[in-house]
Amino acid sequence: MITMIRQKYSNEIGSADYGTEVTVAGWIEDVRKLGSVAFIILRDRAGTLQVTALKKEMPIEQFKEFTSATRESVVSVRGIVQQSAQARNGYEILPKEVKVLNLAAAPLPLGVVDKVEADMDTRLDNRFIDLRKPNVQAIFKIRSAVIQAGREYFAQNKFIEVHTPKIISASSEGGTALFKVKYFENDAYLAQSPQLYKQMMMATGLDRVFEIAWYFRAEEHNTRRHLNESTAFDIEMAFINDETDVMNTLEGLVHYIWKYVAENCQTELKTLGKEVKVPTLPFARVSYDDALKLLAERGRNIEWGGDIGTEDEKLLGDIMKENGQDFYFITRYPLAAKPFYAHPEGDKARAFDLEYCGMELSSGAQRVHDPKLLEERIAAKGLNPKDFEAYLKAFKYGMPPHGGFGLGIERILMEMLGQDNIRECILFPRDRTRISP
RNA sequence: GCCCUGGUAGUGUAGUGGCCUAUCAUCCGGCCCUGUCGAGGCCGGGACUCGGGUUCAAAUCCCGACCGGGGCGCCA
Repeated sequence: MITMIRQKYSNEIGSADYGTEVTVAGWIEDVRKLGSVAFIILRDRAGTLQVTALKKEMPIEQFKEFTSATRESVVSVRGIVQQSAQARNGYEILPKEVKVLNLAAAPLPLGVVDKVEADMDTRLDNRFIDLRKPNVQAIFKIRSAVIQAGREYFAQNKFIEVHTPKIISASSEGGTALFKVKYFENDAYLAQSPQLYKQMMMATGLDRVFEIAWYFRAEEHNTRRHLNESTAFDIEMAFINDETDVMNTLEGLVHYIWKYVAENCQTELKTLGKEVKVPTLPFARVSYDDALKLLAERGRNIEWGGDIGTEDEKLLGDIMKENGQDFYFITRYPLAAKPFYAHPEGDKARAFDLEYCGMELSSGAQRVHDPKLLEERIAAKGLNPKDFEAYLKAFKYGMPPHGGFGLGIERILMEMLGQDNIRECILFPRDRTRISP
């Protein structure tokens, strides 16, 4: 029985295979017919290869079926690998048997190798075809590597991977708008973050946890850097002195990820035409107060306590870049600007954001671990401590000092790979108007 | 939530009152071709988002709907 299942990807065939028989499979990217010879470009996830079909060397019916198959049809080819100076890979396949496994309809709603660009909307409507493009695939191969790197880093640093509920009962932390869902006879919400749960984990003795978390946020933003469904490395760690322990963990993670991608994703980076510069540690630390001073020097005066808006955030990014700092922390924000769980330090919070060239990648803090203070902070934010009973309970029977952060995965990819739209970095983006596919 | 902006073949575009029987490319179909690789040659195909209105005349101007793109706020 001769297999028609792929034995090798296009990049796994080399000089050792010359003269031998191999079965390859994939999508027909292009057919170049020259009468009694035809060159079929077959694409698999590793790249492309050329099948050279000679009319006189094949049953005529098979030759016809093969060379008239529509672009993007799925075929498998059993044939002899032959060295060829003319073929791009240095070899070509001379088919002995060809199976058209699935004929693609024509015309395609989106060309894979067409010489015209397609709008993002068209691409997303046909994402499964869009993802056949090597440069689009490269982003998701790198995404996989980023997550792999994160898991390795967390394992090395004694973090335990957890999964917290995504259906929650009530407004968790305030701030962002939540998606409401029906939960039998009650209303429930999709979690905006694992915040309260990962903190509760600190009372379990598991000490250090991380989650590859989903964030669901019902904000009606319409920008190139926001999604209504996004992912993040979300961590919490106990027995810390203050937020600098968390920052050290975060910059270590970022460094590890950048290094991992630089070392393991050369092929994909080349496909994208991008280079990843591994940052040096430690990252710069700029206090909120100093950030305001830096901005004031450039004529941007922000009242103390005020937000650093998008424009100013970018300007600060430029200033830091001039000093050779792509990555930097903004630390010690005004307390009022941070959520109730951020640990106070006078009128400031032991909280930080990690920025990359003016784009927020992460925010974190030391958390309040004293139940009395926590109740005060909840009340001070205009929230009702009664709504947080299950959460507060976890603080009353032995809660160590702790802190953590959330680091957006799409934001990482967007910045690392210089993508101008965050939708490039998630398979099926959810935004203000898109919920399908 | 506020603001700006767009909708022309499968895809991407040109066209901003009459010269539009709508441009170009790509794409699709047919035929020719034994070394293509942005293949080439010949022939053919396909579109003005929808509904009102203004006008002698609307792809073009106005109103509405629907569907997009983006900025701000907020954040990851």
